[in-house]
Amino acid sequence: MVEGLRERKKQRTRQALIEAALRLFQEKGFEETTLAEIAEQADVSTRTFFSYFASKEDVVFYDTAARLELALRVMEGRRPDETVTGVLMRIVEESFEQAVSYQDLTSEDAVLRVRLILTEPALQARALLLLFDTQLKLAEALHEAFPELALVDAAAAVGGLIGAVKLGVMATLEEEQSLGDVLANARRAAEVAISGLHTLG
Amino acid sequence: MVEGLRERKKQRTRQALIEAALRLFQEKGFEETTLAEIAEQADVSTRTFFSYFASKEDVVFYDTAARLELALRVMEGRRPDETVTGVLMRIVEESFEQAVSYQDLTSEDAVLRVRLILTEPALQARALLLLFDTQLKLAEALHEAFPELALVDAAAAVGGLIGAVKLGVMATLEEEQSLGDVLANARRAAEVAISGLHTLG
DNA sequence: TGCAAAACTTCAATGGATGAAAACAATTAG
DNA sequence: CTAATTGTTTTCATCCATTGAAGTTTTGCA
Repeated sequence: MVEGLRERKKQRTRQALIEAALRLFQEKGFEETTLAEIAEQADVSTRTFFSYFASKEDVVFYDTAARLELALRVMEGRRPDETVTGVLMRIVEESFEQAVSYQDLTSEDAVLRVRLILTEPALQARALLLLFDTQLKLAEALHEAFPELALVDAAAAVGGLIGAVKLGVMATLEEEQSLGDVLANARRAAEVAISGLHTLG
Repeated sequence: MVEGLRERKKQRTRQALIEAALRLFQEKGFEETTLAEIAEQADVSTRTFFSYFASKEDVVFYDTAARLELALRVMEGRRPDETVTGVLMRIVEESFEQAVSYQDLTSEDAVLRVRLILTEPALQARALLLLFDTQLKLAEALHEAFPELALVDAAAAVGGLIGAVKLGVMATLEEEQSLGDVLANARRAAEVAISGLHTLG
């Protein structure tokens, strides 16, 4: 059976909330936007907002579940001859891809969203928490994909690579930076993690 | 001139707030404790709480500044022949040390505090944000301590090592685990980061 | 058509956070 | 020692995110 009217309506409401929220956050800032305003723009009651998202921060991360799934799918679809590093690098690359060009969002909007997250402490904290949970799940998935790899090692691999890329990118962020520059820093940081800290002398 | 009465009083108030808060969080839980209760136990008005801490979460992390300073001091005091990895490992070890036996807190209380942070999402998020900021500062400090090391690489090193240890520990946490087990996992994860992901096959 | 389930709204309350002004206490100058 | 000054705390008022409960509207289905 095709999705009923009910389901379609819910999707529309959800989408309306997301769009209203992101637009208002851009226009007036995150703190300055109230839930009442978001709800009004989306034409629902404020109470309803909370049956779609657990908090004001969460709207911004509406696609987290989808992103995790993509990563897990990449993990499961690893080729038999692929190395641990190989799979992880593919996951990191696909995630970057997705981050700057997501679905309905134009690439520009996607970048604006990233900027919003980076400048708002509440959103940064939420992002870090989500990323952390994601990493835990990835570590387990990695452990299952490579059963001979102990869980500690799998976790260390995931945490090491993502940690290196995250900090490598964030420490070198600048206003007038192109996506290419960011990418280059990400790759270089990944290199460090892959070849090991000991190579730094 | 010695510290005046005013200064001493402030320290006492601060201490009273910290103790009241931690005690109540243990007894009734973080969410269940209100600021009004904390303030009452510390014998100040709720408004005063906020001239000592920026949020309810922040009391729990009252010693963050001191911990960062310790780490930075270790960084600056690196021996001339010490490697990047060497300094970073010493920082990680000293931090662990400090985490499980802090100042006035008995070792047991320190462990309880860690457990509290791990179980309360709001505190976990705060901890991750603080840890992230700390890492950025460490990366800069590392870059200054080893000027020949590019900032990206310094950041990748810090993020890679701490990321590996963090995830290695958290992914293997279990109820009935001894401190020794945790330590062992931390060391093993650090090994992975130091020798590089490529060694995992 | 008419009922049951799902989704939404309204209403009320809680509690964290913040600004402003008044009340107090510690310092310091005279 | 007293008065002016400065720092700290309290009181008061307000905002807003979040949540529970109860009642209404909508949609899906027999």
